[in-house]
Amino acid sequence: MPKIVDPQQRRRAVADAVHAVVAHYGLQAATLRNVADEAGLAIGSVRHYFTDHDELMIFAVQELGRRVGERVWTHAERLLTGTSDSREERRHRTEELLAELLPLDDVRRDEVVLRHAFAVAAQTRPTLLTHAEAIQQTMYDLVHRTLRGAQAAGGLPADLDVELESIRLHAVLDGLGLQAVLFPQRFPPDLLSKVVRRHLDSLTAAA
Amino acid sequence: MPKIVDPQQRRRAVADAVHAVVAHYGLQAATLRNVADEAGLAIGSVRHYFTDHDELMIFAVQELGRRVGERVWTHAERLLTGTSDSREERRHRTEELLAELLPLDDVRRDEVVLRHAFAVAAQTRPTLLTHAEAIQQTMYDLVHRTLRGAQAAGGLPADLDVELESIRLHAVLDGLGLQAVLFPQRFPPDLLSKVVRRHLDSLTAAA
DNA sequence: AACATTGTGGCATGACCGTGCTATAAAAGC
DNA sequence: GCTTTTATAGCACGGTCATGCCACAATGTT
Repeated sequence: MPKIVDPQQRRRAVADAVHAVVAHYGLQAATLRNVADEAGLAIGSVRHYFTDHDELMIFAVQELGRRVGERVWTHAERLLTGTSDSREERRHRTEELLAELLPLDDVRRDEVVLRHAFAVAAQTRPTLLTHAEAIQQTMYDLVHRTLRGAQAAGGLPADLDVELESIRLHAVLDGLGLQAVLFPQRFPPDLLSKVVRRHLDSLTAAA
Repeated sequence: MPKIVDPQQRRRAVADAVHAVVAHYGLQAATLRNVADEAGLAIGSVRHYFTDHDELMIFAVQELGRRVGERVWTHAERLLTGTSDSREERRHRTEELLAELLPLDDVRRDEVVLRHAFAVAAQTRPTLLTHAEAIQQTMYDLVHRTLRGAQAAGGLPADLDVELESIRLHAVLDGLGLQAVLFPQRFPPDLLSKVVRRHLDSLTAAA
């Protein structure tokens, strides 16, 4: 039954399958056969929407970036536009926003796993590098805008080097995520939140 | 010409080849053929020292951990045993010690790449998990002992939660390393050092 | 000198991979 | 109704992989 299919939707469904396979079995398992099985399609069907395996991988990375960005920016807008909130309210929303980048539930855990899998792969695969870079840029931008907004709202010292602090906070979130997906039992969600709160505290205190 | 070979040395030489291949071309390129070529041996020779591919990979991870640990602990002893140094001297040595975990030159860059490559692989390969965990533990221990020592020497506030701060600093170093190997041009060595100095400053200041 | 051990090299096999190519069927356009 | 397009499905090929198995050479042992 062809022709009742939205090609874009199909491509995204296949990207879903790629994400599932990579998150569960690793990037090396993201073969056309495994992806097709995961998507409930035949190899030929998958190949109808992607010219070759490389394009499939690139699209999967782009799609990952799109989803992370989408979810994160909707959260971000709520924080960055609301200007008449109390300090406690802002602080709480800031924590929630940054928590979007941590593996605090299954959805975010898979995203962290995928981010790191693609980031490592991009180191030796030029075709992926640009798109992996875009995801990191999205993360940095989120952190940067968050800190910039907090500074503008008076929640952070005026002489704080926001660019440097954004790099540092981004590193904390990324490094924490990597540890947490490797050793979930040693880094439970509340510990991750605690580390982030501690970091934010140190920012508000120091100059 | 057999029998004039030290098996342990040979195994380490092969592990060297694995490291070189993984650092340059990624983990998926660490096939017996590529590794044998890199080591200047025939496949059969490599197989004489490793029963199968899995054992080769496990040994390569162990060897990576051994080397990182070795280099790092020799640095660490110099810092942790010297007790009669000035505060500036201690601070400088602390920065140097933590810098061992950052990709500040080619040797350390390769180590960071390898750490992340194996860490990501371990997420979906149970046989590697234990050994990847050991490397992370080594890193954490180093950071922990460093902070503990600094606290004992009066360089850090006495009420500082050293365990929590070790996790946070470890995350900074790990996340920073990942960014730096992905985008070397955007994270030059002096920027990495600057971030670490900033982090240490914030530790000495805040309670 | 005879034998066992260790190191080196390679052949053959079965599995899996991406991909070129073809076949068939359902929908769309005429 | 006929052709064209789109979707699905699969076969077959060449390539690469780890690995089982064997051949052979150099050393050590007796």
